[in-house]
Amino acid sequence: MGMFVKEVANLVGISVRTLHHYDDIGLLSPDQTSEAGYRLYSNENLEMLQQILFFKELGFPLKKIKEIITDPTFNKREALELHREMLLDKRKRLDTMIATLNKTIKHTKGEIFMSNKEKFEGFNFNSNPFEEEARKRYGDQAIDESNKKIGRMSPTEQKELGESMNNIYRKLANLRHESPDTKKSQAAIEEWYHLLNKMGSYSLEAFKGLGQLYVDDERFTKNIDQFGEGLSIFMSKAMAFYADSRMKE
Amino acid sequence: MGMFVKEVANLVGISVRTLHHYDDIGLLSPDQTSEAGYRLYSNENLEMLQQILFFKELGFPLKKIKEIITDPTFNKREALELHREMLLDKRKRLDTMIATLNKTIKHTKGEIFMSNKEKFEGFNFNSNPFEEEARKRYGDQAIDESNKKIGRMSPTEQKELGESMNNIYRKLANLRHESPDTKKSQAAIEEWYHLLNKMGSYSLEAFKGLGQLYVDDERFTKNIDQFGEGLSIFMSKAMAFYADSRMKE
DNA sequence: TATTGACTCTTACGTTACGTAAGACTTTAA
DNA sequence: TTAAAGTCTTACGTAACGTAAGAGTCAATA
Repeated sequence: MGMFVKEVANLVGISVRTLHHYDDIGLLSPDQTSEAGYRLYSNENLEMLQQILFFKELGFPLKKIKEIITDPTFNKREALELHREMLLDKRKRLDTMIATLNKTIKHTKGEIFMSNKEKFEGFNFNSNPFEEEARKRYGDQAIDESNKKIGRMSPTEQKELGESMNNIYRKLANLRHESPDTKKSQAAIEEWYHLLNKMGSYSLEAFKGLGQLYVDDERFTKNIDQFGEGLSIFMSKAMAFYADSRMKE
Repeated sequence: MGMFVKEVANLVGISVRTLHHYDDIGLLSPDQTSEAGYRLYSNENLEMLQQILFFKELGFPLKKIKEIITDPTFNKREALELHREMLLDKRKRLDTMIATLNKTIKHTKGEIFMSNKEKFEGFNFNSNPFEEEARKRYGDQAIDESNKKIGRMSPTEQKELGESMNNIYRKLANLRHESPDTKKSQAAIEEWYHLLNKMGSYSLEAFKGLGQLYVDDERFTKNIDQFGEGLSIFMSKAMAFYADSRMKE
């Protein structure tokens, strides 16, 4: 009982060397070995391998995978549910890419116009595929995620949008002594949300995290409070309220 | 006019280093450089970059990408069409993986049984993602594709199916003096087709290619003709007829 | 029973596609 | 004019294997 390396390799479509490698780094070592020292993979080994391959498909580095699956709190079922979410996300990105491709084909035919930004929709998934969803459950906090997004805006984009941003900042500054959950405040913060989504895609969660950053990270605090003292705190609250109320829908 | 490295990097979601690298290996060198030697990317450069990223998404190594796009016969539009096909294929695989995942979740709950083979459906895309579709247009012929599939059957699988295979071989050997397109012959060859699809997925095209191999490659010819002289030729014809008639449907 | 062919093992260097860091120059905003 | 941010080249580091060599195992065959 137990399968030899090549059988496993054939079954799952990977190389023998890969299995050796996984053994070498302690990611997946077979339960048993034969008399002659041949690796014998059990059914449990195979199921673990399946999990590993799911993680890999989603872009996790092997080191991280090892950390995750050897963590005593690792829950197999939970991981599978996460895999599903992430795979669905990946499919969305793929669909976006296909849409981009179709547009591009039309574009080469001269039928439509395409902005440079549009040409790369679907690729531009926020940096690492895994870093995105993974933080939610494994490691770190989701906060510096939004931090990064800000850092990735290009100078030209920043210029293009700088004006609009200033306008909204001023509008919010004028409201900052009201409560953050009035209709006016929420309408203004919604503008802010839409503006941000023009340059990167912000989930409501990320939006809320960003708001948190406004009070946690003084680089933001300083910047924002130039438009009026206490604006950062006000925005942070308004953003949280906006995100929470919309997430209930 | 022209974008700096970081602008491009931000736009498409890759690193500056990556762009440097592509320049180093001659995959994508900017049209212009500034006085100070800064790289300046034109719109055409961006479009080429888009193509490169499509190829990359599909698993092509950079070296191969370079070959392809510097080939004088390279046709941009044709490439885009190919990209679309391949992306659709990729989505299919992803869907298969998601289905596998759903099954696995049920399996962990004990609701259903799952064979080892089922556990890896979607991963087991036939070896290289790119080698598959790519051969159709770029390089080589599709023939040795089926060759590989045969080579990848594991010993145990071969044993399991060896008996059934022999039965079909014998059945076909008895028919080999009839015409390959009679109902009997076609029914037998259909059994053969279904049997093969138990162990790997054969498109009708690949099936036909395999049949061709039976007469082209003497390793096959010898083996098959053990069951009766001329069987390989007979099977080859029958397989071609079967594939052609079913492809018209 | 000897041999052959297909697997297996370990060891180890090679490769791809960048990451990361260092040191120096440029450009822009303050 | 000085700081901050961006850019350059050079170069070593890294992840995830690929590939090759030399040697032992195992089953089937001559």
